[in-house]
Amino acid sequence: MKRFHSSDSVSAFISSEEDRTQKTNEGYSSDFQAMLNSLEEEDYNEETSHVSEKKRRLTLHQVKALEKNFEVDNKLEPERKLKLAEELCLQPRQVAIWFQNRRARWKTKQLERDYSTLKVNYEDLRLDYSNLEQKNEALAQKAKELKAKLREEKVDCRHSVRDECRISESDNNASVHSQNHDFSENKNSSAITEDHSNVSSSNELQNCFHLTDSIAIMGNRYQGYQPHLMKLEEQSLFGVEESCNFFSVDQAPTLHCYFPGL
DNA sequence: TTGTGTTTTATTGCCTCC
DNA sequence: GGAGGCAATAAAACACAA
Repeated sequence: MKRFHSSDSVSAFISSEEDRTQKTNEGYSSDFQAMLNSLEEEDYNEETSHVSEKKRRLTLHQVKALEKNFEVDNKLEPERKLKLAEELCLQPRQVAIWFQNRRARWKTKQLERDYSTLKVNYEDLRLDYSNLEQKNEALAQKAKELKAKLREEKVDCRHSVRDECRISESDNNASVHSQNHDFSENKNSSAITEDHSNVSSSNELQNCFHLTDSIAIMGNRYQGYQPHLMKLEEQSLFGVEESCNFFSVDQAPTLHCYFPGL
């Protein structure tokens, strides 16, 4: 038996059959007769039972009223359901089903909205993280350079001390008082030089640590890093090697050197 | 006009609550 | 145990490109 899915196709079929019978003066085709039978059957069923009632779209007015009620509250109490059904000339069950389907649609949309929000947040965080990684790499490079510079300066200082000692030994004829005086002066000057180089390098390191501390504060949301655990005063405990490792990109920063129990 | 994808209305089965 | 909610699904209605 042929099925008719919409009223449009039914009416189109009826008019074509009417045309055909008028032109040919013949009786209805078997298809058309089947359709009439099925429509009669449907009418009979509608009268006898509401279950097989044909699916009908709600009018614009009905939908608007239902939407308005849904905005007020998306759950439907029995009294409101009966009232709405009466107002809109619908079965209470239809109103309940409409609310149920509307809640499902709302939930789907909400999930889509949540997904979009999360996606945007994720992209922002990824960008932040990438920037921090770049800064971290730059700082690690700077720390390495400072470490190399510090080593060079230490080696220079040792050489200059040895040279001064040789000069003092070759000057044996000079008076003991004078020898002692010169030696102490040389010693002091080399010590001052070494101290000075240390001060300048440690100042740079200090600035470096200060910068990285700020970045660590920004970055702690990624790694749960607690900047308050690391005071600036304590940074002098770092060896140069340790400071380089601390900012290494490949190696995650740890606080084991301070808190072995961690 | 027709095929196809989307939306809307309705059903079914399961679960929870009172 | 009945009422109501929800997820999954069916099926009708609709939109639209070819």
